[in-house]
Amino acid sequence: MATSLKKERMTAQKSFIFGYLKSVKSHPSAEIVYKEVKKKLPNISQGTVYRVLNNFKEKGEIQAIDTKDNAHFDADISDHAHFICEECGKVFDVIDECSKCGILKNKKAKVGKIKHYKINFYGSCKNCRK
Amino acid sequence: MATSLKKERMTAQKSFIFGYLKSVKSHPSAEIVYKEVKKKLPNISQGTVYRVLNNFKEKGEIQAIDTKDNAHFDADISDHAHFICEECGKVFDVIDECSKCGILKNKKAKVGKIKHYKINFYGSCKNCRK
DNA sequence: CTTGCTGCAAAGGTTTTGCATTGTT
DNA sequence: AACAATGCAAAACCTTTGCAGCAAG
Repeated sequence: MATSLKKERMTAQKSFIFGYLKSVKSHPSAEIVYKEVKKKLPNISQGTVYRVLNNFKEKGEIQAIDTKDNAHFDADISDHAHFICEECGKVFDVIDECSKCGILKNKKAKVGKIKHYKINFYGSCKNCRK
Repeated sequence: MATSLKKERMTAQKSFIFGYLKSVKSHPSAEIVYKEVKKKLPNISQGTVYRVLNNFKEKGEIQAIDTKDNAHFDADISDHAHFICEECGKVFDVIDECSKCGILKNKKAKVGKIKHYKINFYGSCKNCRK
């Protein structure tokens, strides 16, 4: 197993992206992250935003919520579930009461090794139902 | 509310697509559905496959599992969860023990009206871990 | 005959990537 | 000085869509 041995470097791009994600609870898409971080770092590129988000995700420091349209990112990796509005695509936090009962955390699967799980609820958000 | 009043028509495309999905437990992507159905209906187009899959999904007769890479489709809409291999992208069925406890089914959200929910487990499938 | 559905092909949107350059360590 | 990370732009990918012709009811 050739685990990557390369040393990571700290850059302004990484720290602004992570800082922005930590500061919001809106589960922004990569495009939103790009637009927001660009306000502070006008030269940042979309490619960098995608690369950095994927790296943080691989390290488990942020999580992605995959929707029909695109991926949304969340720097909160504590136990909680998400509500995805099928009309506007927005993502909201909801309490994951199911983690309390421990069933999901201790789940074993015959098909492979479970690393983590996600619970998504779908419907129409308050704003979309007028 | 202008609910659609148009009469749906039955076509070979729809019935082959639905029949194929019902016959497999492999959670194929739209591309796979296209390739498989094309064996029986050589003139079918990708656009039709995507349209038909989306229509079945909207009617709730099939469900989509959204992954990082693409959507996978499942004609089994009974209570069960999925395991998504983060290496090869394949989707497998797993038992959703959590539905038994009723917590998720009766979940209410302040952020909107819940219509349904999905539980996804992530990790490496047996085949990818050699 | 009406009009929903399809095939085709083009377009749309998101995400990835190659490469020269920049900037951390 | 090494080489990881970035910016830029093109490309890759998945999915949607406009439109003319086809076909189910």
